[in-house]
Amino acid sequence: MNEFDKLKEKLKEKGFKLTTQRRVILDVIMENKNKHLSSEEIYDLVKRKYPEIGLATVYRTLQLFEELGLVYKLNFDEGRNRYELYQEDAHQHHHLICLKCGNVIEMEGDLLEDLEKLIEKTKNFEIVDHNVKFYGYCSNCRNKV
Amino acid sequence: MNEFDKLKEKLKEKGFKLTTQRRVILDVIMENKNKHLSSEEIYDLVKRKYPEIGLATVYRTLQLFEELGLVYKLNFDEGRNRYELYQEDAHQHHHLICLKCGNVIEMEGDLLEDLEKLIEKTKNFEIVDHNVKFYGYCSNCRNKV
DNA sequence: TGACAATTGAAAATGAATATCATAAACTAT
DNA sequence: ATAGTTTATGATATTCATTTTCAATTGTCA
Ligand SMILES: [Zn+2]
Ligand SMILES: [Zn+2]
Ligand SMILES: [Zn+2]
Ligand SMILES: [Zn+2]
Repeated sequence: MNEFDKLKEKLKEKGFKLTTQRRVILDVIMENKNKHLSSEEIYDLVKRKYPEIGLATVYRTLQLFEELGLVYKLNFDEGRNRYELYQEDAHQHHHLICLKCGNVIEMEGDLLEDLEKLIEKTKNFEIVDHNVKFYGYCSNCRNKV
Repeated sequence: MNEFDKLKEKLKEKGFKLTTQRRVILDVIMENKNKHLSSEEIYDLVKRKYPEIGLATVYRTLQLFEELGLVYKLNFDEGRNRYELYQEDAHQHHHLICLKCGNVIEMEGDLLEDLEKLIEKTKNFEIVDHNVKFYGYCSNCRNKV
């Protein structure tokens, strides 16, 4: 099943409608799988394909997509949200944020199983998700003086 | 060395001044070591001791304290920042956020050494800090129907 | 003490995100 | 396809945390 069928199905399931705007927004997010686009950036890209769209619609749709589990909301401490496509296979990755150039690098793999098990046990806390960011200096910036 | 000496020293080091406002703000943060206060909450508490203080001063000071490494900025996805005292010994803790009641529980211990080593090696990324949040259901909420 | 730079408080400004509301578009059952 | 119902949209106004501005104040140090 492709992303659009997933969208259609999830919308129907909850009584939401499949609109052109929602289709185009998903389209843009899918075309930028490896990026971490902000709401404004998505708005700008969507406007190229659908110039009549309003900014509020983009915000509303991203929020809806997050609730539907289609996208993942990211926060890199910039005072704005970013989004990436939720991919079952590739979702388990962490973000490495360079303090010098600001680049965001992905570290694939989850590697938190042991820690999560320990937390569930010692805190009796049922973990359903996590958010992990590492701050430091990327290979590029390390090599410069 | 206590926190105030640390403040004094770090300020002097960078040519900043030791003001009453800064002293009172640090005071409030120290009196709430285990809490995760927002800027507004800190403002309200500070006003009790120093009613003339302005909100902007609190914001400016918290930003300064973060730069000086005296406090740690936290983000629990509420659209506002929170702060906690930076404690050398106790800083290595993660936050468990309950999706039902919103409570934030601390999980002491770092337990990311292996993962960080792996990242430094495979990505040639020098890690200086990290930010880890776990979302789920706290023991209280698990036991309710 | 006096000079000078840093700091402050009040108010205005910013900017991301949300709410409002009249119009438009999608779905449903005929 | 059509009418009827409901959700969605776009433009705009609004909210709210945070930042900026700027004149007046305060801390530091010789
Ligand atoms: Zn870099
Ligand atoms: Zn990513
Ligand atoms: Zn709870
Ligand atoms: Zn904490």
